Formats: sequence, C-alpha cells, structure tokens
Amino acid sequence: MTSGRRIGAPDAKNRGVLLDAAERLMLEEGYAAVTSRRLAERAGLKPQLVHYYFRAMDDLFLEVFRRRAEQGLKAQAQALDSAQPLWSLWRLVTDPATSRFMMEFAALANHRKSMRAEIAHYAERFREEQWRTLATALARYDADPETMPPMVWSVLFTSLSTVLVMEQGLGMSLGHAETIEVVERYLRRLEGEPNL
Amino acid sequence: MTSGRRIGAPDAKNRGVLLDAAERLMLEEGYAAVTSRRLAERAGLKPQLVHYYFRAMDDLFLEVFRRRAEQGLKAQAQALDSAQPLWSLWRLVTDPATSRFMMEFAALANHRKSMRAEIAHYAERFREEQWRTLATALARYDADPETMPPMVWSVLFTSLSTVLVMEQGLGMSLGHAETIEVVERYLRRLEGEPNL
DNA sequence: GTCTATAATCAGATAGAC
DNA sequence: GTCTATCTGATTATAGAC
Repeated sequence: MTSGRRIGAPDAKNRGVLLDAAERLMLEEGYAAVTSRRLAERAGLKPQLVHYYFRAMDDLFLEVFRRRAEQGLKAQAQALDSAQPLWSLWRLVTDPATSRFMMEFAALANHRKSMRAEIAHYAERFREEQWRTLATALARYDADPETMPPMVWSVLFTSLSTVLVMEQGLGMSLGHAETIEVVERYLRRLEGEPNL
Repeated sequence: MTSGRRIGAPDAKNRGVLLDAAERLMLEEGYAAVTSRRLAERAGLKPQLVHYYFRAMDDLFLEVFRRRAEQGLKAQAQALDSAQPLWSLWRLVTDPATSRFMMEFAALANHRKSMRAEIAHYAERFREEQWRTLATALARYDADPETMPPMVWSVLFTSLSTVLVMEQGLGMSLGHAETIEVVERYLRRLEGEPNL
C-alpha cells in the first residue's frame, strides 16, 4: 500500500535549476504559464523531472514563494536600517519585481487555497516590520502620528507601489507621475533630499 | 476553404447564461477556473456550447470584461454625480466586487496579450472620469490642488481599495482599520459627515 | 539517488448532425 | 439556427528502469 513514488533530494542541483526557472517564468509570463512542460523546457530538462522533485505543482509554487519572500524580508530589513528609512523603503517597494511577485502570488492564491495562509503570513511579516521601523523613524522626524500613523504609511506604500506596477504592466501611466511627485515631496519634507 | 464552423447568435439565451456563469465563476475561483468544461457545468450546459458561442476563450473573457466595465462606468458616473462625490466614490471603490474584478482581469492580461489593451483602455476611462469630477468637487471645497491634485486622489482611491480587497481575500487585515480611518477622517474634513 | 516510459485526465477547438 | 460527436494536444502524476 506504500506508494512507489519517490521525491528527489532537496539539495539536488536540478531542483535548484527548476526553482530558478519557475521564478523567472512566473514573473515573465504569469503563474499560469508555469506548467511542468514549459518549465522543463526553460530549464533544459524533461517534464517528468518536475514531478520527481516536487510532489505536486503546489509544492513547487510554495517553495518559489518562500525562497523569494525570505530574500525580500532581508532586503527590507537592510533598507529600513539605513539613514533614510522612508526613502529606502520607497525605493524598495517601487522596484517592479517586488510588486509583480506579490501580485502574481495573490492571484495564484485565489484558486490554490493551499497558498493562501502562507502568503498572508509573509505579507503580515513584511508589514509588521515596516511598521516597527517606520514608528521610530517618524517619531524622530516629529511627524504627527495622528495624521498619518506608521501603520498607515506602510499600507499606503504597499498599495501605491502595487497598483502603479500593475498599471504599468498594462501599459498605463495616467496619473502616475503626479502621484509619485506628491509622495516624494512628502518624503523630502520629512527626510530631506535622498542621498544616493 | 471556408470554415465549417459557425458561431451562435449574439442574443441567444444560452449565450447570456454562459456570460453570467463565467463572471460568477471568475469572481469566486479566479480566471484560471474558467474552462469550457467547468463553465458549462456551472451553466448546466454542454462544454461544446462554450465553443459554439465563443470562437475562442479569449472572446468570452473579453465580453465578460466589457459588459461589466460598461456597467461599472455607469455606476461610477452616478456616484460622482451625487452631492458628496468623494464619499460616493470611496463607497464604490471599496466595494470588494469592483476591485476583485479589476485585479482578476489585470492578472489575466499578464498572459493573454489580447486583453491588455482593452483593460488599459477602460482603466483609463475610469480614471479620466474620476479626475474630471474630483477636480470640480475639490475646487468647491477649496482643497489645495498642489498638496493633492485630483488625479492623485483618483490613483490613491484605486490603489487603497485594490490592495485592501486583495489582502482581505488572503484573510489579512493588519493596518486596514487604521488606514480606512485616516481616509474617512480626511473625507469628513472636506465633505462633512456622509449622508446615508 | 536520478531519471524515463506511460497512464489518466482535462483542455480547446471543429466538422457535421439535427 | 442550435447543438453534439469527436479529434488533437497539453497537463498532472506515478510506477518502475537505470
């Protein structure tokens, strides 16, 4: 009754190759393009190998997500640790790859329930960390926490970058420049001109 | 050389049934769940009928999108025409169905290039219209157009509602209440207490 | 431990029957 | 004008060969 199917070692070379290829494929063509065949083709491997290294496609997606989310948390910690946390964070979240990644997985979560909890978990960790650092930074700048609490800053940054990137992806830009202008003017007032 | 395949009349009853079912299925389970088979099952019809009424799945998606987008434009025009355009617009965009719909199609556009231009076109019409109405409304309230131009209002509303809905879909709510609080405090200052 | 041959299922599409 | 029988190809997954 025990299944004859076995799964490849977690540190096998080709497993990493597949994860890398899956990530690129997903960013370039959307999660729906990540099928065992197209992925294998990209990676220069046989389609069956995908199923050898990952019990189900969900496991593949989950691991692509975790890997990159952990990287993202590190990058964010570094950004928030700088002398100009607001500018650093703004630069980080407006990097298209960051938002594209999160959006793609949020869409994926719509019909892969197995991913929902995982994505929500990381999204909360990102926000939590942003919130803590912004709280100290904003206090330093004497920004009124009533008008714009640190938590709201965090939500606002995330929201703006997500939608700007999404719309850019559609080839749309109406209102983008003006919005970025308003945000950056605000940042300048609080944190001065960006260094670098 | 002429194809033997024919396409059903645009006003046939079952065609409408399919469009309605496709829209519901898409909102509930994501666009990837809309296949000819699952759609037909939902609609209580045979899978082949999907291909009879729509030359390709893209045509189906396109029509679902157009129908609802046109409805949305009407609803928005109505909202913006009210005595409290800011409140009305805020209520409209924070309706989960609105954002869910746009997000789902934005994700779809990632790997169905045929949809990109169409979605961008409508998104711009929405923004354009919001902008024009907000410009008059904000002028009436003596809001400083330098601090927050009407166009930026429009981008901000869209961004916030999109991401709040997206995160809610993941079961996440960290920072949501505080953000809504800040927005509504601002609206109250400009437009007074919401009537109704 | 790594990979392949192959099964089982499901998807999109079309020619032709009523 | 409406629908169905059916083809072609893709996709996930597994048992078993090296």
